[in-house]
Amino acid sequence: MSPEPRPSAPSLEQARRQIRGYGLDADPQSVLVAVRLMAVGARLGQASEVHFSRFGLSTGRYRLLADLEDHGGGKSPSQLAASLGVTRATVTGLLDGLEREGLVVRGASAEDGRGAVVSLTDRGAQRLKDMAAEHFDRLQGLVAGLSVDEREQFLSMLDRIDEGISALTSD
Amino acid sequence: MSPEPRPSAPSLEQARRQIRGYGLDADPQSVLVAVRLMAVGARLGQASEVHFSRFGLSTGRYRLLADLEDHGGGKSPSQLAASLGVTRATVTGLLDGLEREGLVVRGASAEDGRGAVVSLTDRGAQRLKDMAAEHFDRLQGLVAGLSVDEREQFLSMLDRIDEGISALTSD
DNA sequence: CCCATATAGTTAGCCACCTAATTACTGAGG
DNA sequence: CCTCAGTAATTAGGTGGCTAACTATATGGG
Repeated sequence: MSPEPRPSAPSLEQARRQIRGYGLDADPQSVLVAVRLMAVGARLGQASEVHFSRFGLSTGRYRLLADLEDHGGGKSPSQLAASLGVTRATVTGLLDGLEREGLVVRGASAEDGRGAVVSLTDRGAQRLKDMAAEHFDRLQGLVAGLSVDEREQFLSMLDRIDEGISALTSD
Repeated sequence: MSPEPRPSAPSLEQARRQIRGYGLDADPQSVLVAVRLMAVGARLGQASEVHFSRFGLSTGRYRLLADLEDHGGGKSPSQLAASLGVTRATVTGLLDGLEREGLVVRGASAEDGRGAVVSLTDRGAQRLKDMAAEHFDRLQGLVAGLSVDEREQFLSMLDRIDEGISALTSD
């Protein structure tokens, strides 16, 4: 069963009501933007899983494969964790799945007895190639509602919001 | 162990290289916007979990509590699933946790022998009240890098991207 | 040379999301 | 009536995140 269609977007009125209800003086517009962003982000994440599942992948597995290909050679699980922004434990899990599917191989490191080297298999490279056209096409569709200028602005705002994320996690 | 600091943001150059590598003619800027949005969305989701965990909640559990309070009375799990945009199975899991913590109670429905009615307990309402000031403050911090006008624009663009999400899931 | 500490990778266990299957009840047609 | 399709909620099992703890190897100081 799929998630229910689309939850009605939160309104400015709702935000105002909540803030007033607690006797606070927060800016309803700011709160609304934050809440909508989180909602859209969550929906996008789920849509992304649907998208990648067409190719027998998940978002995490795709990102790992793409990172490997972009890097152009073998990479250690630690390096992968760093460039994907996830923990090493998560990389272990992703690799387990990818190796089971034969998209990736784990080898021992030559220099470090503790280390491993992960490489794309031919099958893995082929998989990326097979999905490329449709993948990029759909990505373009995602932002097709924005003009070229708007996309430029959007990128800039996104960067500033990225910095603002620390407001949620600081202390 | 935390996820590694911050993966370097994908660049326009990277997008161009990938597209060229597959011999496609996609617009690198569009692809970049889509990829960055997904990356920021994912980071925001993780930050949100950190934020809510301060109050002994998760994003999902908070949204459920807030929805109940906003609704002003009891609500069935099905209604909750619809307004949160998740499956009923997910609601069952969230309720299990919330009920264990005493923030919510499940009662039998008067009209429908199959149905349940979920209500906020005093403890649940108090929890929301306790966290309100800090919560809204941090939400404001998230979008503090944007001017009032930019926030207005951002909301509009976000809506259009929300519509574009179907490009990922259609068919 | 050896031990202490640090690092690489994995494992185990938690949470939220999903799908699919199960159980219990409703309500409409024969 | 009574059966049978539909709906409410839960359960079971999978995945990807996380943290914490464990194993194995590296490395630097006495």
